[in-house]
Amino acid sequence: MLDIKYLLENKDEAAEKLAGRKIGPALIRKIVDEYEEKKTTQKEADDLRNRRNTLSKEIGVKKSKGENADELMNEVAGIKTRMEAVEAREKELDESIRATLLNLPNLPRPDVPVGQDESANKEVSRWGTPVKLDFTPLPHQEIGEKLGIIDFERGAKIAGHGFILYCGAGALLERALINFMLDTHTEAGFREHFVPFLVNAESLTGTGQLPKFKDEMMYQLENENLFLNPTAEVPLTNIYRDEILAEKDLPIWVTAYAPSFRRESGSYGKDTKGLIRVHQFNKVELVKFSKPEESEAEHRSMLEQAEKVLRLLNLPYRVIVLSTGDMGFAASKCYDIEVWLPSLNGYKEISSVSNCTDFQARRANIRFRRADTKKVEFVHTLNGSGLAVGRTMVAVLENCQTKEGTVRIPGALLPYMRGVTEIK
RNA sequence: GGAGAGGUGCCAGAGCGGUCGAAUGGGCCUGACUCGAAAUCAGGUGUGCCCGAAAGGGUACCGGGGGUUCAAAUCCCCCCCUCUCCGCCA
Repeated sequence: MLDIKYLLENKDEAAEKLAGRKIGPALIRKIVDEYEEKKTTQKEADDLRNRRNTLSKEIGVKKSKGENADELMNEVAGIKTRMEAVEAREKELDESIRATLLNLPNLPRPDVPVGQDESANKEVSRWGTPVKLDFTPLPHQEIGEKLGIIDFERGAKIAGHGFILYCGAGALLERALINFMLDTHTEAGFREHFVPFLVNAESLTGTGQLPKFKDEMMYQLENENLFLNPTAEVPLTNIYRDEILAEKDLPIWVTAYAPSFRRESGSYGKDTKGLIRVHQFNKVELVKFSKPEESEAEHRSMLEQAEKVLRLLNLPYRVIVLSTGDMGFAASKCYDIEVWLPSLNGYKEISSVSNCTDFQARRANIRFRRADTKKVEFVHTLNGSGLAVGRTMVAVLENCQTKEGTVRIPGALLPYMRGVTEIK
């Protein structure tokens, strides 16, 4: 959620920044106008309430003395009639302003490339050299099926297309990746959590999935105010919803493994085969709560933390910074890490690391108190995949495949593989 | 799922129709005392919004929403959550 006062005081700048995020100036005008009306309406309502409260106290005094208070009560009755109308308008404006604010995306940081879509993204770095294979690499789904470690058909039988059944060494590898990632992050100082996999509407509003992305993104439970969590960013970020943290406790670094559930409606036809785009996938998530002045540095260090996983696995990747038009709703700046996939002869997104500044903190009401001034301020929240486990599986299968059709387990995973060094 | 109890400030806990943003105790902060500390004493200690240059003023908030009333933390209704007992279950 954006700061209404910022919009008010910087109309032109806000309009320009939001244009990069495909938001027209009309919406900003609307919200600013409504806010101006709200202020005068609130003033009038406050004055009316003040008069009523004063009179009510006088009535109380008179009655306690046994005096007649009919005249005062008549005046209050008159006030109440007007108050009803003014308060109704006040409420209407509040709700409309809030609804608009909840649907506005975060403002991009000044160093984010401006553009309408992914064509304006910029590569910032590369690591590793894609291996030159002396045979035609197979796509991961074929490797998985041939080795009998991924069963797409039975996954679909059990739950439907986009639900994956891992078997034997495949299941073991998935679990190894999760544990390896969690260990890597907790060693770096992230506190491990095990979170609820169902989340309520308040939590989803806090991180920004609601109200805007309800139908295309989320599975909702029937007759319940509960949703399958679309990313562990939601439960992790909401740990401190409606709380005031102490400055000395910041930054707070947390991590969790959780499955992510996504309806992906509207994306039919894209990445229909294999593990790339599915309805349930595992992810190890990183979340940070930081002071505003430290969030940029925290963002860079979070990116490095996610990169570390790929380096340890020896998987080549590149980092890109997303353009204003390609960033997620809550992000003010976002790096994507893309891993090398031989079957594509190119790079594919495996992690997204975002600085959400105070956007989520304002929605979720996560604040901290400055030690010196005692003032409360919104924290900055950051989140990043560290990494998407399913897509890491893809990268391992494809990059570590051999001419013989086997897969050699990367050294970093061996402690987690119960003696399996090669999947045959 | 059934029966009961309860959700009040940083914490504990009173208030159960008016003068209550809220007693009291603890914590914390400031000052006095002290070489320093402890103890003691005095004062202070919520958040949002609006007006204001500021000082300050107004308003709202006692789990959430609605209602009754001149007036609601207090009464009524709905919802959420916690605890105890029973049932069920990993």
